[in-house]
Amino acid sequence: MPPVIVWFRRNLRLCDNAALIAAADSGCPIVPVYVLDELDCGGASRWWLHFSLERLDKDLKRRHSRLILRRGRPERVLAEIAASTGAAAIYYARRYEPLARAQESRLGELLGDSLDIHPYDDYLLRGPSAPKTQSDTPFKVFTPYWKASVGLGDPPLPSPAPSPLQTATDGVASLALDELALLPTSPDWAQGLRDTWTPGEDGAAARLDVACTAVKDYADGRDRPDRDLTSKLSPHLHFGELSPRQVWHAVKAANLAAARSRGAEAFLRQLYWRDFSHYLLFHFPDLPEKPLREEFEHFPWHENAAALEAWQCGWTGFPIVDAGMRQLWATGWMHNRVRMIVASFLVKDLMIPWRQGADWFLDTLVDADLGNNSASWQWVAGCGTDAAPYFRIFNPTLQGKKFDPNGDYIRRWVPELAQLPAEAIHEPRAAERDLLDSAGQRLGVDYPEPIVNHAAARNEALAAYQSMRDLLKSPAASPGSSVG
DNA sequence: TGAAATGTTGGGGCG
DNA sequence: ACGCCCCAACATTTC
Repeated sequence: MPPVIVWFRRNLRLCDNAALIAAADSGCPIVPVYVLDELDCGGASRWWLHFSLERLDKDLKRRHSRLILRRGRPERVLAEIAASTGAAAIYYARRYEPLARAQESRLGELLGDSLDIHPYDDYLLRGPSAPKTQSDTPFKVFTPYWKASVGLGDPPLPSPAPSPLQTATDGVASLALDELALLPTSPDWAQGLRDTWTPGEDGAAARLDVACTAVKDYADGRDRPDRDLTSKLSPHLHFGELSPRQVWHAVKAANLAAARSRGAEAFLRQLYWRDFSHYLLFHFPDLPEKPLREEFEHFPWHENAAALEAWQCGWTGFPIVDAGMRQLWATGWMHNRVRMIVASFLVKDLMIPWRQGADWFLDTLVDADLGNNSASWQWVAGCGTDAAPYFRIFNPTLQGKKFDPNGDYIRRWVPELAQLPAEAIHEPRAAERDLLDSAGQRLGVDYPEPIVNHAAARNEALAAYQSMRDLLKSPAASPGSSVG
């Protein structure tokens, strides 16, 4: 019986894996393959990918198989493996990034005549096609999208890993994991990542258990970076070490077992934000590059390399911003509330183009994800279809006081401010000099002065927004609006 | 899934 | 007792 190829992509798991299960159900022996391509994979993501692949390979070895690792253009690599193994079919899970979709269509062109190709929508609660509005157009606003999605009922229950797993990997060439060169070497900046995360299907399952116990406090606590109530499932979901269906049903079950709370609903709504982001990316492939609101093509952004670097390094003089950016650098992750604060600061206080922030996030986040990242940055920048209005400008000091009231999150990530009391820590410059002295703190030396005056920056951003709108109204500038 | 400016109200001090 | 003012607290509007 000829083997079939299971092309692993963003579904690095054995449980509830539609492509793997269908391949096993075919009755043919399986060749499990991962092909490293260079699609939108930043440094932190590559670190994660290394260990996720290692884990998947171990799990396959426990089932007397292994993961075939290759590198190159997937359609060519898969064609070569199909030829050398005599495979009759390829099973894989779709991705929704433009370049990944192009990859899939090239695969179809190259092999569609000689092999059976079985793609699965397995990355989201729903496929990216449904739901649609009554006029059969994609939703552009989250809430009606969410209501229509919830109206479709619960997603399917997860399925267990195929057992036994019949595979055929003898004699199939594979690279060693180290040959993929996914880990940082000089310097090795990954210590904080190693301390924080356990990539792989087992780690994902453990994290899901923890998240379920925290769900009851999620509605009220998820905005508090000083607490640990968010699930931290994002990188596991990104690499498909568990499916959103597994998360959905585990959270629902936990909510039934405990006293019912608003927490589960708030949590599951967030899971649908993930679906919505990929749905938007699928229907609007320009999402990573272009503002969905065209008028923002004319926004007067400021190029400012020094300010961008201060932001990246966590050296802006706004404690909550610096804490977030340092948490990101150290651990490859940042609390969601703080992501909104630092993003608002970059886009509105510094008026730096949102794509420069998006690029930094893609390189430094372990959960870097083109759909989520693009949709979220456009949301913050005010140029998405369902975005926060541009004039909704966060005051980083007030946000800090509101969501990190005791300053514990700041103390954790900005140690030079750790001695300051809660009243002073969000605004070190306003602290009395003797308070700073007794904390061993020299403003402008140990910790920077604020790189902008927030009140002035806010007014400048509002004026820039107004100028963009005026430009659109004036006849001289309007020809662009009639283009395509 | 804001913040600041502006408007309104009502209690209390005071002449 | 009464009106006036102050201002905190809350509500509304605007950016």
